Amino acid sequence: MDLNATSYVILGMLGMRPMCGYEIKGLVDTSTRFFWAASYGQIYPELRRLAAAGLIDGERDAESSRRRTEFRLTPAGREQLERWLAAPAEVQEMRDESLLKVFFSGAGGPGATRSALEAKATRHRALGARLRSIQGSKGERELSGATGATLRFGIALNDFVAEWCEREALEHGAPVEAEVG
Amino acid sequence: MDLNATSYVILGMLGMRPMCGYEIKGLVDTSTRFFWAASYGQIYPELRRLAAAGLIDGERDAESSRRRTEFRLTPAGREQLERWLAAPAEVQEMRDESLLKVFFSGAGGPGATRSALEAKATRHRALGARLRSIQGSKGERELSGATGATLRFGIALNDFVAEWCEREALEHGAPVEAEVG
DNA sequence: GAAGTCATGTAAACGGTTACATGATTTT
DNA sequence: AAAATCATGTAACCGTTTACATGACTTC
Repeated sequence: MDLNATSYVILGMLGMRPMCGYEIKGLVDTSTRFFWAASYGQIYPELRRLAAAGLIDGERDAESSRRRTEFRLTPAGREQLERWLAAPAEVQEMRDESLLKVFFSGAGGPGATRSALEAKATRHRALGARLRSIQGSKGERELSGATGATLRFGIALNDFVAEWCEREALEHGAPVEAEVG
Repeated sequence: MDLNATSYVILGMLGMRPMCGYEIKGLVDTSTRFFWAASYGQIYPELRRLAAAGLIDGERDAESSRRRTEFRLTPAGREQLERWLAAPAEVQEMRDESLLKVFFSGAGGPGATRSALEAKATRHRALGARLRSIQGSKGERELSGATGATLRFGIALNDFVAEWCEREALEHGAPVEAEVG
């Protein structure tokens, strides 16, 4: 069975603690989702595949009043996860429409480049704020170690990009009124 | 006809100057490809769609000794491009496997987090070098204006990420020998 | 004349999102 | 009683990549 990076998101989450699919989705949405998203349409089928391959093991949670299947890593699954961690990363992709607009802004009217840079700065300010709010909602334990470092990275990165765009915007003429106000 | 961001990559490139599909691909590969890639499998069919919609106009290049179709923006196409530029960006996605490994590195042995951070730093150093070499290969005209700013942005961003990872790595214990090399 | 580049194109596969469906439980 | 949340799942669709096919022209 061949695993892709999304499979490892699931293995990685289950490496932290046993969880059901719904919990995985929730955790992804407040953590990896900013650099590796995952939808239900991927998670549930993938949980089955991983279970069929013996990398995870799911059982009906008797504790819960709800019908839920809690999955946990098998030793084989943990081994796979560790091997993936040690191997070099392959995928590195971006789809950044706001940067695309900066790139092509020469085709716009005067001030288009500046407007595009300011718009991009605004986006990253907002994303930074969102990450800070996530940071505020997490406990001390979650903010320590590697996962906490990743969150701090996201915040630092968005701050950097916002500042870069703001600085650069200053060197690209006055914005057109309609695009500013 | 509904256009997606990739359609605008093509419109945007043709907004700079008339080109054939092969040239668009070449330009993409040394510019937007780092934040918006495009393959032949998209470009050629999309050129037909855009031509059918009257946004671009292609004609057999008689100048060239080769069989090539040079496309140019129509007034309608330029208008579409300008409207897209003025509208807020929508897509902002990332698939960063190296950061995923940092995030899950707690599941690895001691030093795994540091190794993951160092590996990520190395990647971004390499990417920065590649962008600098692209910068060196471009003419002065291409490096001025918005497209040049985008390239400088890429370089600054990769430098920032590499430095952040290197700094952070120092705070995550000694790396395991086998993982360092 | 071989290798490399220019140039156009397509089919199959893949990864992923969206939207929908269902229903139980919990909170207001 | 209504609304929100928990929980699982699937089918259709979409954008994109990969791999392949073809052939002319150019450079070594």
